[in-house]
Amino acid sequence: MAKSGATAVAVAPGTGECSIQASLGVLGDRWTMLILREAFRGTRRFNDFQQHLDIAKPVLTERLKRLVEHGVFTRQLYCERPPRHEYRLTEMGMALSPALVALMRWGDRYLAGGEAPTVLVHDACGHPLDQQFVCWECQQTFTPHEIASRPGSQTGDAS
Amino acid sequence: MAKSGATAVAVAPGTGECSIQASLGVLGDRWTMLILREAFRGTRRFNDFQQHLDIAKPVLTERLKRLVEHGVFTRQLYCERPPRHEYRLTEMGMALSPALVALMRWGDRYLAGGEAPTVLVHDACGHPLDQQFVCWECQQTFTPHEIASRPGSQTGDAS
DNA sequence: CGACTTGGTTCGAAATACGAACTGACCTAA
DNA sequence: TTAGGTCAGTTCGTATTTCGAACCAAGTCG
Repeated sequence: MAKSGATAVAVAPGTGECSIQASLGVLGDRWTMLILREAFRGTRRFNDFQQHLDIAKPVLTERLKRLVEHGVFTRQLYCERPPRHEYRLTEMGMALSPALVALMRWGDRYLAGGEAPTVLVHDACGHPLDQQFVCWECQQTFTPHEIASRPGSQTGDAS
Repeated sequence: MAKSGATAVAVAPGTGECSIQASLGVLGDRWTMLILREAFRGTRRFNDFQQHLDIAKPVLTERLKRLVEHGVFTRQLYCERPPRHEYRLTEMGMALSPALVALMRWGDRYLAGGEAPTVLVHDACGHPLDQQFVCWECQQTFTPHEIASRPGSQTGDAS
């Protein structure tokens, strides 16, 4: 299929598990990604998550616990006298930013009619950023259409 | 917050809707992203989706319909005599590839222990690709830590 | 002491997702 | 021509999630 209609992007067919599936096992319910977005926005405390998201408390409790177990958040005591905890993104959690950014940009473009409610900028210069695929060998960026996939054990040149 | 602990990534706080939320309104249930992944893999037919994903048919029916309504897929007749339809990604659907790729890479790194079940490569040269934030002004790539956000109507330099 | 805040847990009710079985249009082979 | 098979669903009853409201407990403030 290659560079023509190349839709090959994701996963080894029946060979085995897929990392997208694995990721969605952790993040794939109605609330988790929104909790993550809140966290990227700076929210750390239970109550703030609960109020900003308008999420039911039992659901929030369970999601946070699960994310802590998976290593996306840490639950840290930040105040001893009245014991207070806060949920902070770990490096693993921070590493989700490309995914969140991609979703946000897609929403901007296709669901908000190009009107971005929030613009992400390169902190150093203040100019809007872009998200690209880059090939370090070729020293260039390229589009989704120029992606091929190479599964560990078969061609994956599906269809 | 700037380039230090910069977690500012996502959205205008209480100002209004958020594109991540909007995106998740379309993609945010347990199956939709997996359907998308299948589509990127080349799957187009109802039965193939159903069998590859092992998804309940009523759920698949509903998801596909919803995705067609939102413009992510088109439902095209590809065979007249036995009337057969296929679901193809639109440009809007194809534009989700950065999000899927980001999820996949995150899963590779943190859930599969660095063992990527599928490797994405630059089709032109066959070398593994990377996904980066790029600033066209500075002509350089940078990390999530160097992102700031600029909401339409307030600073958004949260936390 | 009593009200208030934070960070939860418990509970039953409601919404949603689910799988199994069915439908119906069409093809194919005997 | 009739039995069997495929494809693309729909119907239906059950299982799981999710929800909201109330409760709990530790600590703090007045």
